[in-house]
Amino acid sequence: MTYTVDCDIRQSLDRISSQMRRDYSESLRELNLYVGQENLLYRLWLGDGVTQMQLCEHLKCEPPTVTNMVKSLEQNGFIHRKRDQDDARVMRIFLTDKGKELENPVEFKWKQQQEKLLHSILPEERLLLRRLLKQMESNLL
Amino acid sequence: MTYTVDCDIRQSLDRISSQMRRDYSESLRELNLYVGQENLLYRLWLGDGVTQMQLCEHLKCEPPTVTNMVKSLEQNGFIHRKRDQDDARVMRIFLTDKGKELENPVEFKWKQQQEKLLHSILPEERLLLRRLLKQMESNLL
DNA sequence: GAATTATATTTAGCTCGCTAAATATATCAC
DNA sequence: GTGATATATTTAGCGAGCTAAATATAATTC
Repeated sequence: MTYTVDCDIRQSLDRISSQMRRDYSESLRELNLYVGQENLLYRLWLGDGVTQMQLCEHLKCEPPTVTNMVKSLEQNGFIHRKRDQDDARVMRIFLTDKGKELENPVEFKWKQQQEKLLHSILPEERLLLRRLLKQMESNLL
Repeated sequence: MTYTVDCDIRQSLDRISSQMRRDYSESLRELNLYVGQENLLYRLWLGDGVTQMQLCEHLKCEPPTVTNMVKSLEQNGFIHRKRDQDDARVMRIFLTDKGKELENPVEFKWKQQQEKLLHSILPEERLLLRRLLKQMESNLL
């Protein structure tokens, strides 16, 4: 039985993604963060006070996942939650000073990992790669 | 604060990979398989009787992960385990008839998902994409 | 305004990967 | 051959995502 060449693309993506997760996980532990939490914080660095539903939307994950991330980040003192005054169903999420301080170190680690990932890939290839990935993303919707 | 363009590439990869997992998971449930198990079976379709360490190597995962996958696949009757005659430490993994029968349906689902993922991406772009992904894979090692 | 429906979040429990430590067997040094 | 070391697998327990069901509040309908 022969598997098509294209099959490699799916498996390659899988391997890259899990290897990145492993690397990144180790690196973020130094900042007392778990993988994924930095993406939630990133949304808050753009502007905090957002609801959990907005975080779901941004992170493209399910509400229970956000609940758990928020709980963990709150326990570690990076964020705090406040019930909305007008609608008691929604929680609004705010950065603490400790959370704000993570912005630069996280950005540094991001750049570090990107550089590792894209090492020896030329700028024009990176552009093309971005386009193809965007295309694949929209194919999956 | 501005994040570099390249950052999109990492995040894009992440989103694609997790979206694929979600799609694929649903699709494999119809065959009574969990995501990841099909990769183990694929190795066995190439030739069974391999050890768990060889599966680790092939799947690029840790021994406990293989233990769990093997346990689950055995409980569902897709494989069976046999202790090696010469070295009592190693377990050799064999396909059952039920496991062999999955080869074609899984290949079908693979092709289906690849086609969805790569839809509207031209053959020459696919080739380039493969090359770039391989490059990124080796960058991470 | 009471009952239904809709929305935001949480809880419970699952898969699947991981690490650290345990176990069981082989191999090597002497 | 006994003790130390190496290898293959398993166990225990954690993180991070998921779904299904529960809860709590708002909005709508009559």
